[in-house]
Amino acid sequence: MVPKRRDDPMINWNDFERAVISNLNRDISRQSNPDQNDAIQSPLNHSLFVVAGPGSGKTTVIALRVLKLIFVDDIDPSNILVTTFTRKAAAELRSRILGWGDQLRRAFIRQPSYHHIGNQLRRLDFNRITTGTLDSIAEEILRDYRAPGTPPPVVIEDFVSNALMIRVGLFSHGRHNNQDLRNYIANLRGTSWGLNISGISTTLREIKDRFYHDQINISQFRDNSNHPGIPIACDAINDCDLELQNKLFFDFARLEQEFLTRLRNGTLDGFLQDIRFVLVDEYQDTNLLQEQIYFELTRVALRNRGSITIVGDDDQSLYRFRGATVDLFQAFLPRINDNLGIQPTIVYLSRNYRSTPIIVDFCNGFITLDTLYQNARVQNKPPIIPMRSQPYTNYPILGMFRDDVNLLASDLAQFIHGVIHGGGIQIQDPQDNQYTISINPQHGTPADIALLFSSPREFDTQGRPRLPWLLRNELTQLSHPIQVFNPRGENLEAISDVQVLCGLILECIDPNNNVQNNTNLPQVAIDMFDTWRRRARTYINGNPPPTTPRSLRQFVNSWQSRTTLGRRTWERKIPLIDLVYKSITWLPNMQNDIEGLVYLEAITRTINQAGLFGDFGGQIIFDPNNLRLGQASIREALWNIFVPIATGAIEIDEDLLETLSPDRINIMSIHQSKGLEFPLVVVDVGSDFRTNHHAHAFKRFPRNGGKTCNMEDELRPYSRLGQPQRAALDRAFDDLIRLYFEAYSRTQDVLLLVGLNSVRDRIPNVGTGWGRKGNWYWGCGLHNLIHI
DNA sequence: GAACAGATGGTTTTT
DNA sequence: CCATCTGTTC
Repeated sequence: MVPKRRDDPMINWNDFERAVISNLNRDISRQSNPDQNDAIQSPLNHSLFVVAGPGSGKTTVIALRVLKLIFVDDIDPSNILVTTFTRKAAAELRSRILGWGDQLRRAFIRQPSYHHIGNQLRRLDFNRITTGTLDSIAEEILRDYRAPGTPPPVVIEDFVSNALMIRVGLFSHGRHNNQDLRNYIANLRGTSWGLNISGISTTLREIKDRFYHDQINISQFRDNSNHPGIPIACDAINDCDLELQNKLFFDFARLEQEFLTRLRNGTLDGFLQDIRFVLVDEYQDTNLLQEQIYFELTRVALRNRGSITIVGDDDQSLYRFRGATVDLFQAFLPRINDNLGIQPTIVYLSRNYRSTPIIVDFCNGFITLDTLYQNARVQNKPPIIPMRSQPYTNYPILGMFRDDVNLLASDLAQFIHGVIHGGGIQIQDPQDNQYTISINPQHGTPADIALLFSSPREFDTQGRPRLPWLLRNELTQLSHPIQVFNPRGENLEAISDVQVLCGLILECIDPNNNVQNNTNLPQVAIDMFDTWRRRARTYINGNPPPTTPRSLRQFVNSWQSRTTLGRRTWERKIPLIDLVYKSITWLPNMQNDIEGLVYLEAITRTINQAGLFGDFGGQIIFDPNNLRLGQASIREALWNIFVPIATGAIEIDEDLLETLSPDRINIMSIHQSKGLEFPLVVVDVGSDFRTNHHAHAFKRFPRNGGKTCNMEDELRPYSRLGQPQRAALDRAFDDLIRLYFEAYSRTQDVLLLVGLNSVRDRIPNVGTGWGRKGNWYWGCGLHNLIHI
């Protein structure tokens, strides 16, 4: 056996390429796929700037470049760091790297020419590749590399940081009543309608996040302020931040800031010495803070003789509201050259392996419709080229428009039913070509269908049902019911089991609403509490099993009177979490049903998080000599746990739900569909737009930049980024074009646009081919679609 | 085409 | 609660 020299290839590139083609079924050969081949094969110390259109296989490129570094360049997996934007994409990327890595390893072990490195191959540990979202990686690194004796960082949920802003930033200095602050916040939001304390807090936290994301010079902003509300806003934010610092709490923005600070001050060198390759997916949604983090990581990678690879598509930048600055992607080459003195190679991936030629045409057409959008794009960007290799039918683009949303829901349900169970839907185009749309009889499932909405909420703010709810309703009433999967559509507080459980707990800890009635709670929360309690009392009256050794009624009575059923006296302190776990004895769904467990997890998580910042740590006190103490502990539980649940501030962990529903139709926001693809995609382009009303113009044909752009214009002068190049209104239009482009390009085979007839005939909507100047390229009646 | 009465619908997206 | 849209009337 010949000892291997460092930097010798472990696996020959040609063998690697051949193994990928034959074992992974991905043709990355130079002649059939030159762009991907370039990006994957490029030498290890070459940095890459990959501009990748939809469906061009960017995840494939990242995964295979990582594996090429390991197999061909003999790089240790622990030297590689890969990030993407969403948790879902991160999980997918990781599993693909691990899966493919293992397949390739086995292929090479079988080859006689590599027998001599068999043990080396077997020892490869792909798990040591660092993958995740930037936030999850930051959290992990800050936990693992903290100074001795310091506690790990506590990452708080949204509702906790909101509660802290309200308490520390607003109430404690009476700022919630300050008229200057209110005016300033109302100006930013563009309306003073419905501006309550919680709304002020939400906007303040958005400003706070922007301080971090855009790396704002806060004192300059404060000193130059041209509005008396600005210093007050800055003080509220500062107080809130100090509180977070004192308690070692981190929200996402502070987590990233802390990570950057420590990358720079040398306290993470233990982690950095291993970093040699940085790969970033979805770079178009990066903000300045994240860019600085990536540049710091790259600085180290270059020192370790490695490189950076970034992948993205400016046409798919959707997160301006979260600080994403697409200019950072578009100006990546000059920016990284200024910062680190390197010149990455630019690679365009424009071959689309996902969609039919008609879909690709449609997307190309859509993204080039609006002339004023073209100078917001990466210059000289090639159009997407259809290259789908699996067999397909070239279906026309469909439209379904109806007079009202109820009819739309029922006709859409009929359509879906026909596609799944009814033997297919017949379509005819103007050339009299016949098509049948039907689910793949061998391995098709309802999960092949996705319904994309700007919001998946099932009810509007007035509680009226929206298309997602109406459709769910219609689909489950069919002769052959079809299940939908819409974890973000329904709020936790409205779910039946949650209502009963919360009601039981309220009845136990606070019988006869004693504390509730003597506490100044928001009316919406009180109404919800009363609903829950009613549900719980009905449930108790039903005398659910088990009835031995004690019934639910006996259990609740014992809590209400704070007397034990045995001889012992009532405990002085009982963690609320114990009460929850005892209560679910009578709620079988919360023990066995996976969905029930997900809801239970959301409730216990809320209790745990609330315990972080209250005085009673999530415990209910009973002190016969000091009844006020007990009342205070109940009041705290009402405020910190049940108000957030009742007002919809708690999110369920949908990752947990995902695994259980492979056979349901997906209802999701366009944002959630990022990076995914489906054979049949239904995009809602206007089930909410009956009139040309100003209140929802921002969702279809904006009249001003809106809150996000106001905030950008307000703060960017105090950032190194400077004032945005494009006007606020143009940015709002750009973003809508990107949103619908993203939605349409998820499609593999069939795309159906749905909405109200008003949208087909007159309501301006970027999604239905209106230019920002008011010209309607697609034209009244949307005759570019086949209407069904 | 002005003037008015009555209707309309409320910012969405998430690590 | 109220700015803006829509339809009706002169």
